[in-house]
Amino acid sequence: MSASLSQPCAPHSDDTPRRERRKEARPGELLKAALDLFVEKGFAATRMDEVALRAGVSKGTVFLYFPSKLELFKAVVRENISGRFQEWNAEFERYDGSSGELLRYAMFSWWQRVGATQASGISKLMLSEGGNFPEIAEFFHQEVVQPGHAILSRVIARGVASGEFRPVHIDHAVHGVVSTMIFLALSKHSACLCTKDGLPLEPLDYLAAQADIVVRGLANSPAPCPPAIDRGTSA
Amino acid sequence: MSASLSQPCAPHSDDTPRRERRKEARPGELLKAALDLFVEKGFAATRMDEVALRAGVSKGTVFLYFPSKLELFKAVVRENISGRFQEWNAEFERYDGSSGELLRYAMFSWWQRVGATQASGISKLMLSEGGNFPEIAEFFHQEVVQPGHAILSRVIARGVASGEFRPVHIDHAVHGVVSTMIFLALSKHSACLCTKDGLPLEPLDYLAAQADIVVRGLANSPAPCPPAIDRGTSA
DNA sequence: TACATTACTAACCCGTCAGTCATTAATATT
DNA sequence: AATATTAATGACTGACGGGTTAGTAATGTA
Repeated sequence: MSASLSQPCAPHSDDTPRRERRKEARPGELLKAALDLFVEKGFAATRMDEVALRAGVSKGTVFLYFPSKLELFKAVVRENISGRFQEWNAEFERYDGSSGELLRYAMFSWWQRVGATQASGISKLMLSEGGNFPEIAEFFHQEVVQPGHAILSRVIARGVASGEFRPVHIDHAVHGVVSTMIFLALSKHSACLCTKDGLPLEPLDYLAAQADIVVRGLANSPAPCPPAIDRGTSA
Repeated sequence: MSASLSQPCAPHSDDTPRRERRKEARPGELLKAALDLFVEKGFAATRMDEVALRAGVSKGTVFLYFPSKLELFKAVVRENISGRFQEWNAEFERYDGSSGELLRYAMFSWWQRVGATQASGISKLMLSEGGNFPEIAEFFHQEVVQPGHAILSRVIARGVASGEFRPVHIDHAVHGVVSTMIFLALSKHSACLCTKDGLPLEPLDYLAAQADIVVRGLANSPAPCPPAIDRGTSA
């Protein structure tokens, strides 16, 4: 309280103002910073301090625009994933090639619009941390997983209906496709899944190889070898 | 120091002793407790306090047997995964059926020995948290990922060599198989990957469907539809 | 029974981090 | 210019959790 402490620390010697009022720009900048950090470090390991720093703002300001870390995360998901599902779905609906082609196209277009972007990091984050944050998991399942599954189900069902695909269990086939996507998304964001040389696998090559396998595997043609194997617990 | 404080807190009114000396049993009990918790909550979210509690011991005791949380984790991995690779590999080496059958068998036996056990939880943990703990990631890659990849590579290469499989890119094919395993492991341990009904998918059914798709997809038979698709960025 | 050893405990230290709030400064209004 | 409004700040709090350690009790050994 004494006068000798009246000058705390170099009050404003810089040329850039330390305090800008930009109510409109803040949310977007905060969401971008948060997306980067969530993808980079995960939910739990991302500190609000750092989000603020990267957005060029103090921590208090983050809480001015988003009431909690959890709500910030939800906003990031809405901004980057949920909001972009509709156009994707509509596009598939009016596709008129074979279902095999459509499935390939779906996989590659998923890569373009989701896999190759930071959105894939969000998916990885949910897989890994969903268990520790039930509220987020629930949110993500409703907002992302269910709609995504529905879109792919329609693609597979289309092929089965036309006789181009075997009458497989739709959900299993969807999961087969999804597993490739998940794997690719994970390989982008985790060091454990690179090739044995230590390099990340080449996404488009990998995707092409998998699409090939899946489309051939679903095709309505005679099986090359019977699926007879003892699946019991006797072994 | 006064005599009135000489009785700290109900010294020993219980019938079970609060202090047991069981030097031999502790490590195993601690490893079991740690495995459970790491699988359940991940590495970062698992508290040493809780590991101790679940092993019926105080926190200090954990640090008596394992110098740090990280070393505790490594011990868990060695106990549950690394140590069991050899016999698995040897078994595949002396398999003498077709490569398609061998691949099916490999997938199911992976499920029996790894996927269905808690070891799958460790894999999930590594995928999710490896990025935040580089030392663990490095360890896991050397101890688990590389040996596992090597084993599957041999299976695929066997099929290609015999002409039973197409001359596919070995690593890609291996990753195709691995993606199914990863997906199954993840679906067991994360709420995000269940079927649209909210139930976890039936592992053996799913595995059978995927093995079917992969073996058919790798088979050396004419392609049902040409893999011609524009993979460029023109769209 | 006396003494030495050591497995084990409980309280503690210290750094971290989500969330709060009194204060401050950039605008808007008069 | 004086005043009111509010965007922005950053020091603060309380809870949490990894790791430490002084001390305690169980087990020898004489």
